[in-house]
Amino acid sequence: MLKKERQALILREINIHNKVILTDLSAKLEVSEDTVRRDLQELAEAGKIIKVRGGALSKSYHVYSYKENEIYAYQEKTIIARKAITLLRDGMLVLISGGSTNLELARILPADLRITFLTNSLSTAMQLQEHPNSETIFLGGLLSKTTGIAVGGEVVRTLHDIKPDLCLMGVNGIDATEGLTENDFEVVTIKKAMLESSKKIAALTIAEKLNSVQNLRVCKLNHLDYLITELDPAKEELAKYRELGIELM
Amino acid sequence: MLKKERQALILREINIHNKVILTDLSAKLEVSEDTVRRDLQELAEAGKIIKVRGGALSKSYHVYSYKENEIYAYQEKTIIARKAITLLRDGMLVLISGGSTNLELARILPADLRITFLTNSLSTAMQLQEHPNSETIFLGGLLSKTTGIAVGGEVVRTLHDIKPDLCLMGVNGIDATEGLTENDFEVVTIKKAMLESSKKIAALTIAEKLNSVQNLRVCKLNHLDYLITELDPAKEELAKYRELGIELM
DNA sequence: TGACTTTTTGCAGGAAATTGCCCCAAACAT
DNA sequence: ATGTTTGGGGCAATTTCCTGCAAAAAGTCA
Repeated sequence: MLKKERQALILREINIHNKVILTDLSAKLEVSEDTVRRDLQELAEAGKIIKVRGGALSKSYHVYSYKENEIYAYQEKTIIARKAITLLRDGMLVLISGGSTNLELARILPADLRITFLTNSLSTAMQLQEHPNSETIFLGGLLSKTTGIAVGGEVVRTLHDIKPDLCLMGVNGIDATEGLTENDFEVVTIKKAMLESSKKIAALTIAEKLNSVQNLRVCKLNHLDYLITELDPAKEELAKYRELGIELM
Repeated sequence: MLKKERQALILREINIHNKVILTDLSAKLEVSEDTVRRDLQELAEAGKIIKVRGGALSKSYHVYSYKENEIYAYQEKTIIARKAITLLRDGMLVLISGGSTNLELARILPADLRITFLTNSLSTAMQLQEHPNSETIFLGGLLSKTTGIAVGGEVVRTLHDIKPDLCLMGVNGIDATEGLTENDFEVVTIKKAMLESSKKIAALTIAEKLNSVQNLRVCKLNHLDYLITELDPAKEELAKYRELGIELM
């Protein structure tokens, strides 16, 4: 048994059961407890699991390839996701774009919420599938290799016939005067269509992206209803966004 | 034994088992461990495998949680997938349904093929995204929680406007007199639409499912062009399928 | 063909990684 | 408080890796 292989098995075990017992693993994998202990240590150092006395815990529940240690600013995004969830009500039709913040939201979604989600992101859809009480509709189309989201006219066309209650939109660049900006033309097209069809728009972004500008504009900020960051809404640096009439969270 | 030949064998081994042990290979190929080590090194430098201490792992090993030992009849499905791949040609438009056999096909797809895939299966789409030279179009719709595929009228409608060169269809039940059968009504609807739109149909199934019948019929077998199993096409138990004019592979 | 170059292979010896074991301290349970 | 379980550091045996080297094999060119 190769070391990497063993560690992969441990990770899988943790992702399925949310926890592992050191002695169980030792028996199952037929290696000494010391070896398992060292494996758990390494995995914990890599941020993939949480080491506890006698075993280890999953950092999260999800089943798919989403590796939280690879997600930049994981902590902040969890805070944002939690705030965004307060906007959700049973029975809503919610449009949700791609991006790691929305993926995190899908992951920590309370089990009792009954939402119908619309998404064009493969990984978000995959994560939403894990939710017991929500339905997911995938907006199909040509999949962009770099982003894993469906793009193109078919997505836009479908959005024309739908009126979601809320759109949870990930953000690339956001600036008080330049508005929401992106660097991929296809993504801009999709986001514009999302904006037009949705009754309410919430922009989700880590504070680091505030006052940053990309090449292509999605919209001016007056289209936004909510701006959700990990910061306290009363913070000074958010003042100019409040002045634009956006509700801060 | 030529060097290239040896490396090809190693690659094949890795693609089948997802891992190789250096010492095993040395014994199997009857060359020194150093030679195998150098081979693995070269393959790793070429980005084809991942070298680890004591052996090597398949690249797709830690791409999302594709668990080969959780797939029933994994070996057989790999054989079927390999046969099905021989039907593919650059530039084709190929409709591919869900199921573990098709997932396996997506996983071992040769890197140089340039195919445009159409699929309504989340996991198949996810795996196809890993392929460097193929495009994937996702047929959007309501996602079925149990199967992870998009179902409903929207998928059927989209299929109406598309004429794929080939449909690779996973099979639930197949029987010479009863035809293709399924146990989920939504899936039947989708599969019927797939059959109608495609120029050629290939049914992929492990031999174990031959002569089994489910509650709902998809079609009679005269709609099929190819039947792909892990068995030698000359085998006796396939005779009655050949008599129906299906090309066996 | 024959001399020469390049590639491939196997081997030796030392370095590095992995593993299991031991002992003792820390954490936990009763 | 006392006994039990778990964790950590050190150590040794084993395995794997790396480097350099030389012989064998394959390729090259006159």
